[in-house]
Amino acid sequence: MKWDALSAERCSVARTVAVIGDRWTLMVLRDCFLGVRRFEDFQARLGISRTITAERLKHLTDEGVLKKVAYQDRPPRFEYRLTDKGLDLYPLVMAIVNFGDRHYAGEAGPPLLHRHKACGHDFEPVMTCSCCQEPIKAREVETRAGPGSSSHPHDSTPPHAVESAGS
Amino acid sequence: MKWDALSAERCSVARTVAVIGDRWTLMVLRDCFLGVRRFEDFQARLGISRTITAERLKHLTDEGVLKKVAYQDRPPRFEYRLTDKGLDLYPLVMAIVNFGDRHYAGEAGPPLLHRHKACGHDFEPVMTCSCCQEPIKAREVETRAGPGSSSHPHDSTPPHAVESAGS
DNA sequence: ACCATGAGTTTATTTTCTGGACTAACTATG
DNA sequence: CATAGTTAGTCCAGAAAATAAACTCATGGT
Repeated sequence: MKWDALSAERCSVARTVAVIGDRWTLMVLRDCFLGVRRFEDFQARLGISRTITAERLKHLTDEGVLKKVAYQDRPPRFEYRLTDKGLDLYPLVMAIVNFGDRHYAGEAGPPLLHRHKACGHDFEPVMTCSCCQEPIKAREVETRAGPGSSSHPHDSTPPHAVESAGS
Repeated sequence: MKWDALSAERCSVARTVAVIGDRWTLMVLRDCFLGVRRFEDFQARLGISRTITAERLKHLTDEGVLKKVAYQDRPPRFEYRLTDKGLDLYPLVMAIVNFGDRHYAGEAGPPLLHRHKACGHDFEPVMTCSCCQEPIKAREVETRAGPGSSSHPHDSTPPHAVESAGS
């Protein structure tokens, strides 16, 4: 299967992964949320070849996650900024950060702390239910086919349930 | 830069991305949370070559995200199950699903619905503050160096703030 | 004139992925 | 007993994609 075959699937994971499912794209997004905006800065911080930096920025721009904004005219120079769609990736990026903090932080603790301005405290992101506001655990969720499910009669029927790991 | 150079970085994103930052790994995880457990099932659902299916499952197992559990002895057969560490990826997977549902669902709506057993309703995941329980927006967060920050005096200083997209 | 900066392209090499065949250890069927 | 089927892989050669390093282009400074 190819890259773009993914975006043709009905699955929301597949479609999202077709956009952000790549090491460098995810690293670029991390930097975006840290305030990095210019090509040379991404380039320097990522430590990868310019080709890839350029390609990933272009891809994210084409997908409407980033937009180019001119910050000078002569010579024309642009910076990359998150669009509203891009800002919607914040929970995803924070979920990645949080997993890393939990499982890969050294004894010293996490490399970055996040302060919630509204309440003034450092926090961890907690995924909660939009309906009852309680934290959600994987086994408390039942998944079933939704309205956008059918159309082609092949693949992607959810096999049965989640119930995983009896450790 | 190479795959494994990433896991050597101090950044939590980099370390997590070194484990899950790959299209197929993410698709494998999606299936895990949908209850898929056997090699042949992953293989059939993903539609990729067996080599890669095998390699990704092995990688996730090595990383402690999945574990092999025997479900019969003669011949010995195993299934792949999420470990506790693997279950910690649920918010990440749901964040991906949610982004896809928001931005790539057709007019019909999302392909899958998720019901929170505790409250009995379909929900969307909402990222909230572990401290004040309020939903978190990217611009309401201030990031600064944490305890696990220093050690090598190069890269990864958070540039300044988040404040992105003035749309 | 010469060097520096910012934002990329071009080219050649390296790595990864595919598709198919093959192995292995059994079980079921005729 | 011979043959076919199931499950979980491995091996290999060619095709496709990712990557590093060098180069381009426009302009500004001295």
